[in-house]
Amino acid sequence: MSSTRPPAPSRRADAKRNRETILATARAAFADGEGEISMAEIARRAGVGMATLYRNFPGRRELLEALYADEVDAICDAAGRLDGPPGEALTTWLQRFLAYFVSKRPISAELLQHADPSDPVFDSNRDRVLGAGRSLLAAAQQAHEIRDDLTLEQILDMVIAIAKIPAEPDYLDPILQAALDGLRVRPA
Amino acid sequence: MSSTRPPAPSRRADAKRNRETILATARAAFADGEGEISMAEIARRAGVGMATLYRNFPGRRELLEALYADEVDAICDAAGRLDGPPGEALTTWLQRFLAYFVSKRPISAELLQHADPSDPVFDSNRDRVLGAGRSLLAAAQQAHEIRDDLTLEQILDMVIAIAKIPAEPDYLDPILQAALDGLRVRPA
DNA sequence: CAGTGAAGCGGATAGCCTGTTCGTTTCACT
DNA sequence: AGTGAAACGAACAGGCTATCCGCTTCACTG
Repeated sequence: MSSTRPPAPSRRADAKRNRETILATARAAFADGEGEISMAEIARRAGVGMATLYRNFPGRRELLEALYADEVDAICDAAGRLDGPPGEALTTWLQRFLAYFVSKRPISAELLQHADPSDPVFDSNRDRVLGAGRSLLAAAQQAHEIRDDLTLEQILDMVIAIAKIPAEPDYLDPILQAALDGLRVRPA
Repeated sequence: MSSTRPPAPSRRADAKRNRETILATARAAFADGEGEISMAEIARRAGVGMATLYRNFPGRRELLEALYADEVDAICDAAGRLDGPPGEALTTWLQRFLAYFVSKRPISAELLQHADPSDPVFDSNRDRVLGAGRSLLAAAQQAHEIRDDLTLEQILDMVIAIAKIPAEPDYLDPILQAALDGLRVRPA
């Protein structure tokens, strides 16, 4: 159903171990750190050389994508497990999306910093999320609960934009609430 | 009325000339360039040394703020020249704000990238815009046209967040429209 | 179980960047 | 003209991303 990630290609055992070490180290570094983590710093903390780091992840972006992939799985899964009126299903999903996003902001914000939609950049995570939300929006629009002058891309970009605001959830929640209210069809 | 910028301190004539050259060069570089302009590059193009650049602007942020100051003036002025129902005055102002912002996005986006409200960072431009919008929001809320569970800071952060989405105005406008609709009081 | 080729490794390195230091030049004023 | 301070540019320190290259280690084969 949801676009699944490709299985890991077979590698030598030590290479696989190194990859895991790097991922674990990076996750820890981003989690408790300031978010000012450089590639060199990750290699240093993981006890591997720069080459090993860059062989596993061609660039910083790819590493961040890999770190975020689990959360994306969770978001995609959540899209299928929502019931109630289609309009509320959508807004609930978007609220959950924001919560996931904010909980990993050091990674996710940087990851989507330069996600220019016009670029043919291969951002698999974005595609997966879009695929998961597509039917939710379609249902809500067909039920005339959500305005139909916005695409899913636009709605998601709006929520992402709000999620990137560097503030506490208490500050963000009213903003999201207002924005989501704006998605509903205007009562004539 | 609006918080005015402090007058330029008196300097030697050559220093003043250099400052203007730097500002003009930077403005041109950001305008036609990719937005990937480094401090060193600006110094190179302006034909001045690094020290001169950094003596005039202690850091990259300060240079960007100076570049943006004129637009901020225009936005603040616009806030005083709006009539009509207070709710519409506010939304019109916010729309204009987004337009200004987008027209200078390479500068403005980076400028507000790390504008963490919790930081006691001296961001004079932000303060000036907040000052200009304050009465607009107060009037709209007192007229019960705009919901009162959001502060001006939150509303502006929302609009700024939308403005930072790297897309054409045609893509952004419906998003802003929805978000602004969400600011109105919900008809019971 | 020893031999071997390739996959994988880490450190050194190139080329950016921001921001600072320092010896020299140039202005403004007497 | 003379002089002191303000302003100058170039060189430098330290950090970053990403690549290169000679050495090591794994996994497979006879």
